[in-house]
Amino acid sequence: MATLGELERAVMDVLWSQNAADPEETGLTANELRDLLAQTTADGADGKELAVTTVLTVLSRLEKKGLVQRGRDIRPHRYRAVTSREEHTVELMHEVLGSAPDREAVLARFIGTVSEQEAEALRKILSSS
Amino acid sequence: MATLGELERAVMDVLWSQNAADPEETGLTANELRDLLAQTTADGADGKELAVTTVLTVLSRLEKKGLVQRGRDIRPHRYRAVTSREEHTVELMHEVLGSAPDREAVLARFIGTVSEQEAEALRKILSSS
DNA sequence: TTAATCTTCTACGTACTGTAGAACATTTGC
DNA sequence: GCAAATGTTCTACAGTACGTAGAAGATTAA
Repeated sequence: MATLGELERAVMDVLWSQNAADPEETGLTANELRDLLAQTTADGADGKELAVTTVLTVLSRLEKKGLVQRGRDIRPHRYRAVTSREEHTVELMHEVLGSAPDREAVLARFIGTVSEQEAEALRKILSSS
Repeated sequence: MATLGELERAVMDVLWSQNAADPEETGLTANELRDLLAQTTADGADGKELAVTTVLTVLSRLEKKGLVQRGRDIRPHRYRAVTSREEHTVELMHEVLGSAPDREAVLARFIGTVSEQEAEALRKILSSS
């Protein structure tokens, strides 16, 4: 499975948030990303700045994995997520689901474990399709 | 995420099948497992036998991950899966789902991507709960 | 009590991830 | 047009996970 490392995930989270905030956005530069990452440090308070090269390496790897697209024509390059976080999550869920022989059995159990509120939302969606 | 390697996954698949076939089963020994693995080699035809120690190492790791339980009192030890494949898959799906901030948005999209047959099954399940 | 069987310890190669310096390329200010 | 600033690519290394299994230690059976 295309599982992400901690930093890779953090980078994707920033890019996804950016995309959600402004879908027309061209993307972020490595430097902008580094600064945003410093503010968003997961584990609490501090904002340790990574080296830009670190961010760039991670971005390259994410690009290779098909999760990030980079604008090569302009300089500095701008990076953005290829899909939305939701799309990506759905893909992963399908990947997981597909790894079981009996998909329907899994789905049945899965439904049994979501909150009533979510179940209600699902009913609504399903009845309108 | 608790992602499994190829061999680890193959071992779990054997254990899960075993459990599904006979839930009362005490489990398999490392040797039995090795033989079953040889028959079930994923990539096609051949059945290369692994060293038993290899299987044991993998089993230990799976035990540490909480996926496998071993009977230590009897000898040879017998190993079995802690949860069913379906349960495990559901857990993974939740893990994936939980990684997104807007769960409902993901669920909505997810529903949009399952087959009509599965959607129908879901409707049925949801209406009876 | 030795031989057979089983388990644990230790180890190594490969791959992935976090991390970043060094070297190379491009843009910009003068 | 060129030097300084800024940006990108290459290379590298440490840590961890996994596949793989030998060597050594423990237990059972003959």
